[in-house]
Amino acid sequence: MSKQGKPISEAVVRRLPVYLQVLNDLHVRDVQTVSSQELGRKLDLNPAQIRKDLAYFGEFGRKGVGYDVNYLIEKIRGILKLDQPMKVALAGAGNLGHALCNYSSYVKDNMKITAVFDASPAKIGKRINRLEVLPIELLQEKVREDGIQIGIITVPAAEAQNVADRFIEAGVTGILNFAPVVLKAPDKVRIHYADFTTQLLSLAYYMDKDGTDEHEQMVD
Amino acid sequence: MSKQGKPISEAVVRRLPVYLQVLNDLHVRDVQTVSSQELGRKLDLNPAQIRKDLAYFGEFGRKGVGYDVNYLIEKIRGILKLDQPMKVALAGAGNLGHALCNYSSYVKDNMKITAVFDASPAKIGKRINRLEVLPIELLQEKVREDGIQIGIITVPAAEAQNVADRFIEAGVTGILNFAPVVLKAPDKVRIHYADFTTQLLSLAYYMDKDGTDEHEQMVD
DNA sequence: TAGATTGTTAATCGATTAACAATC
DNA sequence: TAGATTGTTAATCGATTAACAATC
Repeated sequence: MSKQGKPISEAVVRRLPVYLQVLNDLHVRDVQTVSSQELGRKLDLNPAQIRKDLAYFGEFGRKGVGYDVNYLIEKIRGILKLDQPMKVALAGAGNLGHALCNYSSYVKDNMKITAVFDASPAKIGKRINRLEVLPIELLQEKVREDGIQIGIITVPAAEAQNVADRFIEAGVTGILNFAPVVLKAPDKVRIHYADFTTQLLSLAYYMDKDGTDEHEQMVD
Repeated sequence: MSKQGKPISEAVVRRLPVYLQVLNDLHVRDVQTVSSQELGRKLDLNPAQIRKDLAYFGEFGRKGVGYDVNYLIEKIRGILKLDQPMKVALAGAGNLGHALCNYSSYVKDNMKITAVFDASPAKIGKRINRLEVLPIELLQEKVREDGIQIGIITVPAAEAQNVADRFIEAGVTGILNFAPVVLKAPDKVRIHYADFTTQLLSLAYYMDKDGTDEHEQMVD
């Protein structure tokens, strides 16, 4: 919700983590203050859009000066609720699952993967980062027990809906889905799609292969 | 470009691979024909939008009947240029890089990872799926030699821009970037972002933690 | 024929950008 | 003060949805 009580558009929320990326980088480089113009350059975004996005949540800048980097980081972290710890579970201990588990930078964002599940007997009992891989049948029980809020799905496409149903039944309100399928879920559960094949295939559209223009006509 | 010669919006192109996902599933289940209404249900999209999206490229349906599943698959594959082989290189042989290399379903989409690069001496020379990991210094040479069109970046954030510059110098026209940074690139190079932390952090915005409504006021 | 569903135009809705008064 | 930059309103642009004639 914005300060005027209007709901915030998805486009705005999607941009906030990217703002945070750039601001964190400025912070590391000890930059104190940044203008919307400078941010726009770094983000490849219109400065007016950045000002408007931020203004939904409050007045974070100083006219004639710009935005205080650290203050803005704290504000955006607050908006995204990254100042509160959040529990995450992962289903699918394959290559991708491993990659996500080992990704450490969640920590500063208060995100913690506290459970990993898999269906394959070969994987159950193995450890990923001190975390024992549990059988998928225990998912609902464990998610309820731990109060897990977000489920990450890295199982094969054919099992994704089943796993999603388990997560939803156990009460998660957010799902990050890496499987190349559209999931069915009640409105109260938010689903973000992170399947990279979709990204890769749409990239293909913009390539002009070997330089041949497919609209070019042969002339003789 | 649409049949009227107008450029196609990014939103439309992003949806096409998802259409393909659902259509492939229908094909596997031997469904011959599907209506925009049925597709809309499966995709969680407005049927009018699906009809409009497809109509940019031609008249693929039959009034009163719907769309022939196989025919539509072929058409969309053609639009996305998946009927022509496309060469892909990957930089960053970490966990995520491994996961992407092992992902086999590119094959049917004519996508082939033909080179893998890494900066770490410990990884150079190792093999991933019969593919030898090459030193990052050889990137430009190899990409030119093989005529690689797309670069996938799975290196740490700090090195992502450098790797992108190498890819661009070597002539790729598409980059799929998994590093959590905004890349600078000339307009002719298309960049798609696949960083999942962004997706995860924006998901946090929609969670209401432990059920407490942050707008609720204490009353005594 | 009657029913269904497309392709397309018009209407609506939403998001981005420009412009500028307020003010640091 | 003069210069810079915000926050916000108005203008523009683009994308989604509704409606319906055409037609299988």
